[in-house]
Amino acid sequence: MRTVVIVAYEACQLLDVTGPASVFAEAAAFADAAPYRVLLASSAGQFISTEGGVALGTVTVASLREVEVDTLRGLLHDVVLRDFVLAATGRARRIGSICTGAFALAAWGLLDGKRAATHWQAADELTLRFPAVQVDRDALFVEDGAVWTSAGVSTGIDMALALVECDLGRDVASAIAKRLVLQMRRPGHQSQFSAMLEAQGGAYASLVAWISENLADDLTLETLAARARQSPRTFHRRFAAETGTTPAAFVERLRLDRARALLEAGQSAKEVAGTTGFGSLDRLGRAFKRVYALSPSAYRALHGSVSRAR
DNA sequence: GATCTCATCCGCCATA
DNA sequence: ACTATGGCGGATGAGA
Repeated sequence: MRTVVIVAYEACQLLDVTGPASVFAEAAAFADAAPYRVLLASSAGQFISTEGGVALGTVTVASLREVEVDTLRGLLHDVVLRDFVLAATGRARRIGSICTGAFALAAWGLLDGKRAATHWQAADELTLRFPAVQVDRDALFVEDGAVWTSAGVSTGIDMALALVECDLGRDVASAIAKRLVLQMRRPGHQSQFSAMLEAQGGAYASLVAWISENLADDLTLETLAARARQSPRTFHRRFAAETGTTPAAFVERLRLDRARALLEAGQSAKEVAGTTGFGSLDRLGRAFKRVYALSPSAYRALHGSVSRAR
């Protein structure tokens, strides 16, 4: 049995803790012996309250000194935690952070020279404060050696699933995702782009949702403007002001995002070209190479059927 | 690889 | 006078 320690702190995000915890707990339903023991810990122990007001019971990190720690998931901010984490990293097989937990790992030097993910709202600050960290601002989660970092909230679940996949295989991870009623598992390098837009809300939120559900349709500037009941010129201007991207560039990015996910799921490049609205293999290939510097089929060979980041 | 064609972007400006 | 709108057309770059 492997022990997973999730370190929480006062006023942390409830889902950041419970999402990954549920993933590890569910693994018991699909393996012969319970594969994980999940421990919630904090520097002081006892109850800590989360942002939503729900309290979590935790043990003190001090009580874990003797425990064989396999995986350490951190959400951290104080000296007791720092000492614990630094002492534990040598022993643990891997360590991870969720959301802005990456700041703690970075501050303690665990991310120096490594690639890392954090919440998109915090990406700039992380780069600024810790230049030695290579921030991947688009990734949902990133694995670099023994260190895993994720963008936060729901992506913590995606990362936990990837960890389970490493340990117990793809089938178990998929079964857990199904049981948790996750629509689809998201690989680490899928961008936070759509999540970001949803979070932003804004005047074009519903249009954006429609676009992402109808990527194969005709999505020219003219069509979108008509759908938004605005003249092409006004639509272009307002959309750019609102989202920071022009309509065509936005659509392409969404299509490439989807293409990437489908290629990872094992779909053929030709199929992907159809379902993502590129139409021809040629067009998909050009756009794909322009942005990712890699042909779709080469990308599929590299990342297909593997849900880990690069 | 060269060349044509077309969509997009965006500054400009008349207009509501 | 000030602002938002929307048509026009040139530059750009992608697709054919």
